[in-house]
Amino acid sequence: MATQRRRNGPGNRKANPAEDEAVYQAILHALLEGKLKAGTKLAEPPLADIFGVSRERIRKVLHRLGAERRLEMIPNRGARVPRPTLDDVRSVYEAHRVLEAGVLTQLVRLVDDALIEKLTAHLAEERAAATRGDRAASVRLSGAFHVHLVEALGNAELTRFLADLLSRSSVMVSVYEPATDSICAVDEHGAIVEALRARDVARAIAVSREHFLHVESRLHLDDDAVPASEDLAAVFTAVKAKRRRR
Amino acid sequence: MATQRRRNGPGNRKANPAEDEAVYQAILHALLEGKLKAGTKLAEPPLADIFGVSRERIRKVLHRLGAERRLEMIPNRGARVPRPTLDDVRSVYEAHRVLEAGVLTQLVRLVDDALIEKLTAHLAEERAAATRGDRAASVRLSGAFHVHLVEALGNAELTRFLADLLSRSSVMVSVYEPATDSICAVDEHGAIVEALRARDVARAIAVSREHFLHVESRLHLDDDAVPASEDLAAVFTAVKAKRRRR
DNA sequence: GCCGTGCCAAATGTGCACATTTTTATAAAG
DNA sequence: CTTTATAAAAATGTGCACATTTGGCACGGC
Repeated sequence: MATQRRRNGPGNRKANPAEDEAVYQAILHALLEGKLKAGTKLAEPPLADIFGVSRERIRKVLHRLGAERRLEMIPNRGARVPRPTLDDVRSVYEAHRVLEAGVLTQLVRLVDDALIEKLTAHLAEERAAATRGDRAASVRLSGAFHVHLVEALGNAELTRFLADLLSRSSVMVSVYEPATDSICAVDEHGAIVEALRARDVARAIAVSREHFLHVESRLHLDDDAVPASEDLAAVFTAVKAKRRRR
Repeated sequence: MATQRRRNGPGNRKANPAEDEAVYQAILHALLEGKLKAGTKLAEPPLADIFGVSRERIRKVLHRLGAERRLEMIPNRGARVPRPTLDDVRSVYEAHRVLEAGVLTQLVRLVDDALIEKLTAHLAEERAAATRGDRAASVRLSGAFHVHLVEALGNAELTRFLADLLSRSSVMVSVYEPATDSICAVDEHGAIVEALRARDVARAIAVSREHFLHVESRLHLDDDAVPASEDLAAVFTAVKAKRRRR
């Protein structure tokens, strides 16, 4: 049977912003979940076929993702999943490290029992995931810890910047495998909370810094691999199915 | 005489990425220079007429600026220059303050004579501009100081984030007038350099923090004003002329 | 006098038909 | 067999013709 899906018949000019959003979210999630490997070419015609929408719609979404620097757009040559260099990855981790130093500096000024309690609860979750060996949850919760820290400041700009950094590093997981076992990270996170409770800025920053350097040191290049996803249809049907299941 | 410029005749299908970039830069510069006031509607047909390009080209640029959050895009209602709330402005300044705390923390680790010398030279420039009463130069150099600080780290992600924050706050100048006289800022900048030279993290951060709180406290709402630029053609011909003059 | 209703002009959104460019396949030459 | 040149095929870029939606304005009723 043909892999072709329902396609909009000619003359379908109805405005449908939800459809844009659906395609955007689908591709974005595929990127964030690492389904789309670095270097993969995202051509317009096959994507239009897969999602059953016009090529212009795909085109618009691709360019939007390009403007957000989530895809690499090359004139006349289309969109590709970016293949970050090792320096790029270090740059993202370093940025996160520097940002968190600032966050912690500000956070010790307004830390209260409620925040400590919330963070402690999160640590329990992390430990639970680690002890039951749920690696996917561990990675997710490990990132969420830092999100909680910055969200405690209640600053939309900072929160967005961190989300941006995390989304970028998640793409990099497919190329540079970071910290396969993040069990140790739980203790380091705990040490940060402990320093916060004691209002000890210097220690909080020092622990955080060590934490990131620890993660960075585990980065390694598995160069030859770079598989560059082949079957786009399979990738996106999986993503769409997962999203529909919720 | 008609205000209409040369318009692309029918059948002009030549690929011209430079034209996209020219329109993008023109609108971006108009935004950054504060020529486009908050709340101004940017409709596609008049812009196409002004720049002498097709409406699709304008459309693409507008959506790109929207994806970068420099313009506010409302479905079916076009693009507007965003009208930030006072909280938005505070959020940007606070983000800058938190970021700089992190930058300074990292910077004391790798500060050397060359850096101190460079910053000192910059301070001299700032003072010169202040003493000769060049307000435009003072504002520009005042922002440049913080750019120099973050650039000293050599991290592309952090540099980009700061540039983003500064570009956003420059738009806000048209609504919330910050620090009409930034002369005092020079001394505060000098104090930061002094703390850096002494490798005193705590003092550097404290001075930086006071500096930002100082600027923030001067923000005030001149609500009724909001003129919302009327004559788009005049705005952009001025921008284009200035850019051509260089 | 003021608010709701229905038209009309203007602006935005979208598919489509090409032009242009890139990539791939094929063939010929060294 | 490798390399280069050429042509065909595929993919991207762009203007255009509409459809749809929004905003303004006059008209009429309360």
